[in-house]
Amino acid sequence: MSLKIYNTLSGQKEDFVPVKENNVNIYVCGPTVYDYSHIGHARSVVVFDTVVRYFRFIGYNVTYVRNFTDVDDKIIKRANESKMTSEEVSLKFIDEFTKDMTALNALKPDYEPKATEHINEIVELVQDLIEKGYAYEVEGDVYFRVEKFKDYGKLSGRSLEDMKAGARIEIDERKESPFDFALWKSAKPGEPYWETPFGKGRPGWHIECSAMSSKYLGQSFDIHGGGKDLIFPHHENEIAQSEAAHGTSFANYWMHNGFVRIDHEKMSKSLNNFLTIKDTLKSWHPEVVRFFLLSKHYRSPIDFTDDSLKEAETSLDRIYSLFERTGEIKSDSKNQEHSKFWNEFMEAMNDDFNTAKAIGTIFEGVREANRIIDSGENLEKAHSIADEIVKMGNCLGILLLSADDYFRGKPSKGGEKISPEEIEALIEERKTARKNKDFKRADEIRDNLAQMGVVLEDKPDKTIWKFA
RNA sequence: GGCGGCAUAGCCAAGUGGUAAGGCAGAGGCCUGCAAAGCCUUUAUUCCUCAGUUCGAAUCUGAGUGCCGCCUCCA
Repeated sequence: MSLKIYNTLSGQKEDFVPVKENNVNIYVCGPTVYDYSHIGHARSVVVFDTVVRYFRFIGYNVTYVRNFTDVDDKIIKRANESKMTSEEVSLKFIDEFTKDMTALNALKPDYEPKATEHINEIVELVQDLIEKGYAYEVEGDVYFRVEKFKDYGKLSGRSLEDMKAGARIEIDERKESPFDFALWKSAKPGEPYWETPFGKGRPGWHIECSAMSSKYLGQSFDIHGGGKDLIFPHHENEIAQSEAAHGTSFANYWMHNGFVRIDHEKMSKSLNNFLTIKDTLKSWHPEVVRFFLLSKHYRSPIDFTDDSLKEAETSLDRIYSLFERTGEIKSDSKNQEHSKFWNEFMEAMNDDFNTAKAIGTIFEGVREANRIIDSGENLEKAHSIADEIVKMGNCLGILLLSADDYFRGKPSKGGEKISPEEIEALIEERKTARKNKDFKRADEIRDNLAQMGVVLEDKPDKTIWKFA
């Protein structure tokens, strides 16, 4: 069963063949750290986290790199506004980003390089490009000579001719072509800078990824990922820089995730229609957010609405409710035969990480397990399906908790706070009332708890509670 | 202006040539003191429209309509 990946470079699904057998080297563009991260950033991270988890799950040795762009116009602007240094701004938001991603169960990449810690590598790469005639200096700036790189446009499917026809790009007289882009920018007063052979300055945006990916993964590696908005110009430029300098093909597979939308529009800082991860997690359990993000194929846009989050929550509740029924979940494999659900799940994931379909098969498993439990026969089978569902969930970075921890860890939607001890006491009181057929009091207790967002479920032998 | 993507039930969403997964919501039933949870049954003769190719199309081709994105920073 081969793994297929949709490659932006070819515009089709291709069988995945690694550079080195059993190994995957993957580089994903991380954030520019000048503000809190929003759900759009979360999608990219969760999608590629799931890709990495899956590769590891099926036995690949993965080296996963995700950078931090920590020197940039926006960071400088932010620093000036808040009377902090650029470094303070970037460190603060790297910290916030890390907290958000940890909350979302995103694995830490093997390397998280920062641009500012790779200035030497960047300068060397720029010099190399100058020597090879692919770059030129103008008054302390260094530009990439786009016309000289014949494959320019191969990723985004555009040609320089097309671009000239349509674009109204601001003409910079100093550049040979309007599409030449900055590899190095000279420092203006008050901006952070490094001393280099081309003067005081800082790296352009694209060059860091070329320099850092080759340092950690080699000049040719397997997968390069990021949001669709990075295809042009960022990834196009990375290809140009890297392939011009190294003379080898850069990344073999390019994967791009679709946007998160609000009111049918791309969520973005500039449209000011974004929701931070931090705020979202105040209302929704992290696994719910993750489930939501994985409920649609990663290349399609996904609309963020309260209703769809609510739906994700209801769906996830359904899965965890099964675990409540099967009791303590043991996820140690006992080397059993895999169920048909398992095989369908793997097929879905092998087909360009079709998490939406994969989740569908999880639910088929949930129904089957519930059916078996209701029939009262072969509970062992129900248990083993539940165990498999846990493993499938773990591939997706969800179902990592016990049912109790999940249900009781959900952000409370009821206004009042009530302690587990108080809830237990009320359940005791209700139990007595029910025994005495005092259903009025029993229902009153249940209704009161419901008001506070606590749901009771009477089981044959006990009553369990959870947050709605 | 250039380039690209999407359109499947009330809603969300798989399916890319062989006769419509899954979830939510709705209806009926079982279970329950009543609920909740769960299970069963049920909910698209049909996949934006119109042509075409084919024994056969939601799936391929062409035209049209609508929505979105990239071309400036963006996950």
